Amino acid sequence: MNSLSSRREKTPAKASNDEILDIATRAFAAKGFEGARMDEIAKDANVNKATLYYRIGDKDALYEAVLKRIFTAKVKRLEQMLATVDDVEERIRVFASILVDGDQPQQFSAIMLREIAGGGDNLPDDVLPLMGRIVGALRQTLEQGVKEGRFRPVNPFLVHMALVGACTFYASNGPIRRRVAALAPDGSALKTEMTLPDAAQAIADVLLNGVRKS
Amino acid sequence: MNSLSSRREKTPAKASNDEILDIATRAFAAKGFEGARMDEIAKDANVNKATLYYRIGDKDALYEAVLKRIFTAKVKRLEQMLATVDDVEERIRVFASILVDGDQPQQFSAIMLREIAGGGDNLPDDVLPLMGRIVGALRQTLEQGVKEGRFRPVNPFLVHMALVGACTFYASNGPIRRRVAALAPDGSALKTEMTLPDAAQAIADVLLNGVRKS
DNA sequence: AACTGGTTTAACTGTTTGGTTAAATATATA
DNA sequence: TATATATTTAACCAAACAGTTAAACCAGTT
Repeated sequence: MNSLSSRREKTPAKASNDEILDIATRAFAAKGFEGARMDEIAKDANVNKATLYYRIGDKDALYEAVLKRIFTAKVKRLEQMLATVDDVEERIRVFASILVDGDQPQQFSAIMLREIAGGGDNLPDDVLPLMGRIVGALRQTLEQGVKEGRFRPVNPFLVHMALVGACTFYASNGPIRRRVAALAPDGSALKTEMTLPDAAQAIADVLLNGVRKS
Repeated sequence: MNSLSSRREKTPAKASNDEILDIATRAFAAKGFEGARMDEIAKDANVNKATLYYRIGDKDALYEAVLKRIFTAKVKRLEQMLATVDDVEERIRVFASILVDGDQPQQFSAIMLREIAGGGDNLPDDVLPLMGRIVGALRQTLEQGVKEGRFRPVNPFLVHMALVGACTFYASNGPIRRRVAALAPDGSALKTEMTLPDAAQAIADVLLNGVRKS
């Protein structure tokens, strides 16, 4: 709505490297590594394909740049939170909400789900430490809760899988859920549209009930 | 080890249609719809590509056949269980274990995760009712538990997402977990190798604690 | 043995794909 | 302004891909 040329359908002017990564992230999330097309990413970014290669590199390099960026952002938010929120239950709740927030939460979720499904076939080594820090953030919180006598002793990694699995799964399930819902009778829980933050909170609540010492 | 020609690396003799579907399932699970190659599937099945097309059809038809088969099998097992297990808590537990059992549980999980990630882009309409019946199976159990006064009233679909998300996520996370674990210090929970059924039980337990009326 | 209908196959096709090249253009420096 | 350097581009390429074709093959039937 600013200048005339500001925004039509896609990016109108030649995209910056950061905008290229935005567009590539969208493509990889929607279609996966194999399904995403370099030509299409270049076109959407209003950049010649050779420029894309000159600036960023080949498909692997582009994918690596995308993954590093989204995981770094996620880790940063999680660790900032860890430093400011003290209560262990609140930390779990905030952890869940951070998992599904950010610019395009479905994109992070979709990429995560695809990488898990593929056994990390395209996962660059550089993102492994970032994933480790995400796991570590939750583990630390769970251990603290146990030490404070508020959580039952649980396998932290298992809770991690449950929380991350449930949240990312939920974050991306919209389109399929709606198609299934169209076949279901009225009043089905499938037809309830829940916001992502609300769903994350509800999932965190159920899991907290599960780990809380009674 | 039986006859000389029984089994070398892959399928030695020309594969039956059912064996073709086995091989295609493996391919789609490992590489996704876009990543799987018709040439490779035909070769692995020891069948000419034209025969694959003659017998089954194009890539979409093959994918549809694969999805129908694995979802039908899963629904069948779930509904058989529903008819024989009465206790609602036990039903949830068995539900979780059925999610991760069968011939190749990782394959079902991987395909599920990929479809969720892609918004069901390649998901044929015919499998939607099957997914609906999976959701329905758990919903019915949860509602029964509420009616019996044993479960808190919860959004059944949300619990469904948590259970299916956590179990399928866990079922496929092995390769990545091991890579991350290699960077973690000794004694990390990441290094604990848990069998799939055990993990499913643990996840079901945590969720059950979450929905149980105290 | 000759015919018939289903089945398999090697070879092929047209297109899409990731990636490159060499020339053109913009930018900075002297 | 002349020169060097960085960036962009249209055109191109070889490989990979899903899908087809026409001929060969095989099983049964007469």
